[in-house]
Amino acid sequence: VSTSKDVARVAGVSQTTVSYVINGRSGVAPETRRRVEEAMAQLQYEPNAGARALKNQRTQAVAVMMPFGLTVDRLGVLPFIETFASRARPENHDVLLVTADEGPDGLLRLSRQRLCDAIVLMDVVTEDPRIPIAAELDLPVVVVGVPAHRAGLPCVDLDYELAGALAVDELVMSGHRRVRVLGAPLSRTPYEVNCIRRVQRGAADAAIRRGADFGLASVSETTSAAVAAALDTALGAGTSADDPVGLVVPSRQVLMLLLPVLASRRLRPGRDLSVVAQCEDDMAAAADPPLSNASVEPRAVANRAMDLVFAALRGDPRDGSDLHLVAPPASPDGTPPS
Amino acid sequence: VSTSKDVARVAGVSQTTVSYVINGRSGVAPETRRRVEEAMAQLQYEPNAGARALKNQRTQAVAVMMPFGLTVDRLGVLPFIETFASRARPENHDVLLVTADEGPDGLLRLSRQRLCDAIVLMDVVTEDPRIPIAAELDLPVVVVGVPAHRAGLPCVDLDYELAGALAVDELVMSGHRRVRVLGAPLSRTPYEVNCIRRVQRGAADAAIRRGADFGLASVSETTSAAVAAALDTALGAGTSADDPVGLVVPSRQVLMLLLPVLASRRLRPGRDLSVVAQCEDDMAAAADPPLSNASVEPRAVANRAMDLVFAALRGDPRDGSDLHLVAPPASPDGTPPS
DNA sequence: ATGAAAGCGCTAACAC
DNA sequence: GTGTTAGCGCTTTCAT
Repeated sequence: VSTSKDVARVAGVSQTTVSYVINGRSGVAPETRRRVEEAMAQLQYEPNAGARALKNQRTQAVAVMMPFGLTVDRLGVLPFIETFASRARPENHDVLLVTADEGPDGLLRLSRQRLCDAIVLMDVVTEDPRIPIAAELDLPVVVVGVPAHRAGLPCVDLDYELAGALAVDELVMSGHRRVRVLGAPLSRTPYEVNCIRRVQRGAADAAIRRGADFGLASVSETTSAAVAAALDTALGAGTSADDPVGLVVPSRQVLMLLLPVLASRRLRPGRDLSVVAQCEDDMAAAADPPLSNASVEPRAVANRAMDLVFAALRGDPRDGSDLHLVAPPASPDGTPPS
Repeated sequence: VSTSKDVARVAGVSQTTVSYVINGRSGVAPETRRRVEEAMAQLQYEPNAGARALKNQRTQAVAVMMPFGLTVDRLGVLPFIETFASRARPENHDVLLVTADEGPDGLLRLSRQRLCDAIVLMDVVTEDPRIPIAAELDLPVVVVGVPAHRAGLPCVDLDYELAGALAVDELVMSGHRRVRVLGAPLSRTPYEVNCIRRVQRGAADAAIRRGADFGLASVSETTSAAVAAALDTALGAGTSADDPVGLVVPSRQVLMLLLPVLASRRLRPGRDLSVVAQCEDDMAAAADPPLSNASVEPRAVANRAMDLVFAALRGDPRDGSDLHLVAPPASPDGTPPS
């Protein structure tokens, strides 16, 4: 690989001029610029990232700290990563991936070793030990999730309450008098609980507001039997085309188990009862027949997070609130969000 | 943040000595070492990554190039990333994530900007434009997947043929005379096709070897109806506890649709017919009842890939073959692999 | 418009 | 044992 010194030699100029050309500074004679560009192309020159980072105090990297072990939501994580990666490149940044296992120390490492210019903290739980540390760093940190104490950090998350409300709205509008939420097992995932609980609250409020009959059926564990039992509870007096029950299913896991259970009972979603899933659109579309979906679209959240990252890197002043709840898209039939 | 110069000043020594202490070189007086360590702790010093990279010509980063858009297999990717990240840290490396959208140019960028010490190429398709470029880089590259031409690059993948064979073995051993593979729609994912085809070949060979009746039922598209149709083809004369059909389902997508279809037909996997899935163990276990599973465990493959990466970085000589097919674990009932 | 030179933070000969 | 010094590849004053 070649250096800017090589380019300078080949172009018959000094390193300074090469640097000027690279960084697009004005005041380089067109002819000189041409020679330099030619030399760069010929030598396949690209500036050394380490040297640049050293000189500029900018690594051009955004670190993303991901929870791997704990998260229930294995499906939801990928669109995040994808969005981070593809948002970073156009802004001339790369993505450094670290696991949440590194914990608070990992954050300090990122900062002290100057490995990145900013950090995205994924899947923050209600009480998260990383928050206080993150707040002290001299790097911009953006949090995905809603911790109990935000410590002044900008937090982004889906507006789960609104999502729950939208789901209920959709059901009520389409003639359902009874609305049930199928809760997920609380198990050992504080984050998932956090957001499922938020969905439930939003759904419950909306149901009351709309005067619908509301109920919450908890799934005790992630088995078919438990889901079937919860379904029994939810359906209660039964469900039919005349008086269908509307089901809100805010957990992918539960949804995957629910579908076969419904099939074996000859209950067709969309006919005998309605199911509003809460998952990425493409998953809902993949089900057959496609489910109604109160979108939990991670891409929107991830994009918002990256907006904040680059705003911070640009030095934009942060706006007041710092709690960014991304509204889920309107439901397919056009129920407007709120 | 503080520099090694600061540490030197506080400890009353030269930068050299600080460097010696950091890098654990011998020949530092115990008392001096103590003073330096104390100063480092006090200043919360950690060496600047950029400067180190510049000096050492080592970035301590492994780049992973991920396919995001194309891959069908959204679930399978995460365990890979997770494994990469957690394998890298103990060896003092970080993971740089880039998307396959960057293509061959992205590889050149990684190499020329000296952004990483090694590259892992994920989800390589049969004819992959990145391969010839990757082969020319002066960085170790490890390929996950089996391209048509390996160009001398070490390639790692699951031994899908063996996986297919194991699935059939399991079915035959447990008394199935008829074995069917439910193929996935070929659609627009060359990689997925590549590996599903390999499963089919392995399964077919094994069936012939074992004298079982073998058939392949292709699913034309990812809909319930198409899966149901394929199931009809597969079952043919029907299936029963006396003469059950054994189904091999090498695609997660198809599996997800198949389960509700079976349920609506009152066909219980494990009773009326057997289903051997081909997916991660945890997904098979999540189904109810748990499916037999000819494991497609990405973690093993990812680990092998990282073994190769670090072997290369250590300068270990590569062993001959360079095609590393990871044997799937023996099936639950203990059928030995091969 | 271009070049000479210093320095970002670290390491490694080479002196002593 | 420890310090002096040069240099990794880049940017950027400051001269010219």
